[in-house]
Amino acid sequence: MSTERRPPLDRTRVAETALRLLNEVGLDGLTLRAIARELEVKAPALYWHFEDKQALLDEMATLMHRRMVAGLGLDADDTWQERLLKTSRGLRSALLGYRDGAKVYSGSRLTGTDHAAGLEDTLRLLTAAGFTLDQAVAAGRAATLYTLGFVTEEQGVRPLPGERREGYGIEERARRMADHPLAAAAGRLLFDDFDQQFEEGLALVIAGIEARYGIR
Amino acid sequence: MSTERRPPLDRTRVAETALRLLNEVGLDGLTLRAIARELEVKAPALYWHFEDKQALLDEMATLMHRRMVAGLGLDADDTWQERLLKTSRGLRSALLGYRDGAKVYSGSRLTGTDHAAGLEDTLRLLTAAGFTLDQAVAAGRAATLYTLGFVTEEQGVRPLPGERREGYGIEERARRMADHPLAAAAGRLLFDDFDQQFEEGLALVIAGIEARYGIR
DNA sequence: AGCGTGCCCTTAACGCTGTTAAGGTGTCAA
DNA sequence: TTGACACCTTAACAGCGTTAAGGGCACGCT
Repeated sequence: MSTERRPPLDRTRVAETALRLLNEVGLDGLTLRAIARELEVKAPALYWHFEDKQALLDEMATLMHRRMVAGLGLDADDTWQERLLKTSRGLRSALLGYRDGAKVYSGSRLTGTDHAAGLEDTLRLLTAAGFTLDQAVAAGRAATLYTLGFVTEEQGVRPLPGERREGYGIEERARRMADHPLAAAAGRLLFDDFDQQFEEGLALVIAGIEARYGIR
Repeated sequence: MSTERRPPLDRTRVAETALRLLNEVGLDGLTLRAIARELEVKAPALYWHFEDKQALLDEMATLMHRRMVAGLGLDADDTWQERLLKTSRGLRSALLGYRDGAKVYSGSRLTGTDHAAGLEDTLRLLTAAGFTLDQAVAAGRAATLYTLGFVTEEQGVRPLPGERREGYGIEERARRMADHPLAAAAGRLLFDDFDQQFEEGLALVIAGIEARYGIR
């Protein structure tokens, strides 16, 4: 019998542990019992701190967001292009940092309001650069949602950087596509070299903002 | 005791029924038992037709895709802009046609190879318009993934067109954002008028393709 | 010193889930 | 008539999120 006293849990510690566990077991394996075990506690204890499992997932997403913002290296003197590149790349890195990160993130709502500060800052920077508020919102949103969509698909193919999900053998796919030469060739691009493909798409979005709003 | 003979199930009929049920109960409520009940069958019967539940979800996604392609009204004389607009809008409509449509679709892999024909066709059209294959893939991908990201978020706020999820009261959000005037104003754009916001982002992507690849 | 109050957690249990094992029934071919 | 195969049922399992009820400990109040 260990007489060591464990300090009481709190929402942040639970969410941190859950995020660590997420990388080991994936979203399907992330059960309340497993999280509780990791915290040396029984599953119902989590209900003291969270209304339900979704609330815990929300807290995890919020923590992901907070870590992302911290690692962003934002600068008030960023050009608007730099700012959108930083936030988009930062979002992708943050999501890729966790198995099923995009699913967790896009299935949750951020708690609290502290993420609004970052949004405010970027909107201020964009409007100062000459965008109307509507344009700034549309620009940021397009970049963000492209990123979210990209990583969602990326993690469907590649759960964690370096790993690879079965059924995505490029060779075997190419064979099935024998009647569709362009689609077959596209597969090589679609399922490999994600970094470069992401950058290319992001460049398209930013070029579109420049062109459509006429702001360089 | 009804002596009516029910014709045997097949994968397509099961997937059709599951898609219909999806709109009534949502992804969480879409259990194998509920699907089986709808088909006047017991749950384990589904395992004769599908290896597991994911395989059924894959078939549902494939069916969604097939219906989307059918409703697209593609034309071999489309300009590349028209083609990308049609496929993106069509994808959004198809996903919005089902509750949690984006989640189901992006969590699945299409079965078979018949979707490759549509991809082949669009790639052919784009390359004929002057794009390299790499450019065509990047362009189509950016449009598709932006759309997927957009609808994923849209359905988080608005499960089915017309409905609205709780916790997204625009007024209440604006109040919490009192310290962040730009972010507060952005909320009105972010959580309303999805049609117009989608179109604006899509226009950005297409403008980016024109600008970066120099093809009008 | 004793008592109550509120925080934090446990034990036990519920209904439900996806899934498997084993077996039954009907149809069609040999 | 027999055998094989397609298709489905009944029964059961482990595990899930979640709830109800209560136990122990620390604290402030009298």
